[in-house]
Amino acid sequence: MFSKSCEYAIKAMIYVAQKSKDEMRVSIKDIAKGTDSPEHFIAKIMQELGRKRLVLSVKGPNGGFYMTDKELQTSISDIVRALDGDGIYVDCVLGLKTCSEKTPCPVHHEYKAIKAKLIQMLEHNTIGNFNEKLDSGSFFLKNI
Amino acid sequence: MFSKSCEYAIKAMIYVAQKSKDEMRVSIKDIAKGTDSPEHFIAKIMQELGRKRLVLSVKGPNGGFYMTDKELQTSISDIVRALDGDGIYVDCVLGLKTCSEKTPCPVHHEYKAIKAKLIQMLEHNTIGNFNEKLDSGSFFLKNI
DNA sequence: CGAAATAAAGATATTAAACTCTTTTTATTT
DNA sequence: AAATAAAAAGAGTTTAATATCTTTATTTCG
Repeated sequence: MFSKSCEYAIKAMIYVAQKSKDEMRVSIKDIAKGTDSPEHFIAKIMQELGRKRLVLSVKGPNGGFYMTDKELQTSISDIVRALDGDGIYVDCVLGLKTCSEKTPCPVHHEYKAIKAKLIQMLEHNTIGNFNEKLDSGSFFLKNI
Repeated sequence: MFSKSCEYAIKAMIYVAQKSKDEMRVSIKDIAKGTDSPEHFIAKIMQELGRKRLVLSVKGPNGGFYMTDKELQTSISDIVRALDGDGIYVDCVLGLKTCSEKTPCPVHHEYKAIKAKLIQMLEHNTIGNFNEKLDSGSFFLKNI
């Protein structure tokens, strides 16, 4: 469904949200270990997320990545769009270039309903929500 | 969602179904042109579909690919499994290795319902159905 | 200010997917 | 039987995604 970069990004965003409470910052090394991602690769991804303001960062000693309430409102959908573009939002599920409402592919209408639910899910689940869910203990990210 | 190979395969299967009526066979060249796919690449894919008996073929002059009623019952799901494996059926949508019913990721339960509908869609849509739908004129594959 | 810690940026390497080319096998037709 | 048409098989190339390495810029702290 999503690219590896995007999956890493989602995990990293959740991780930073969990760890950056109380103004703490999280280093690349920490993120890489905590999410079991390749360090230099996740560094690139965090850079991109930073550029797009989905996460904040400061350089230098005691620096790292962190979030404020604003960044905690980032949805999974925002992360997906930032890393993978809007393919899953606009492309035909069978890959037909000409598929549209007017010239639908054979599964267009049926998939439309499913896609709508998928998008809804990606949009209303925010990093902040996850924080709460994870704190409650009914959801897990262990050995991410 | 699906690999390029898989998308080509779905298109090709639909194309063969449409063209192989009345015991006619369809050549690789014909499939490639008809589905706007790279000829040598689709050849490989058809080979694989043939090996897995999702389509039939005969070599030699006047040979090509074709389907009987049995192959027309192939579902999109069958094609996806044949080409892309069962990733979309079993993998966590966020890519978490440890996500399961007992240790769900934060969107596990929510995605479960969506995934079920997706799988249902892929399973009940068969190549044969498409044939009928396309004949009826309410669905399209033009400029595939 | 100088040293150290950290992210940012840039460049390179590896791998897997996508795609192409060549040869072989099989069947058909004449 | 020979010629031909087609798929099957094998080998190779290209491209994009993934991953790593190196250098630079920024910030903090002694």
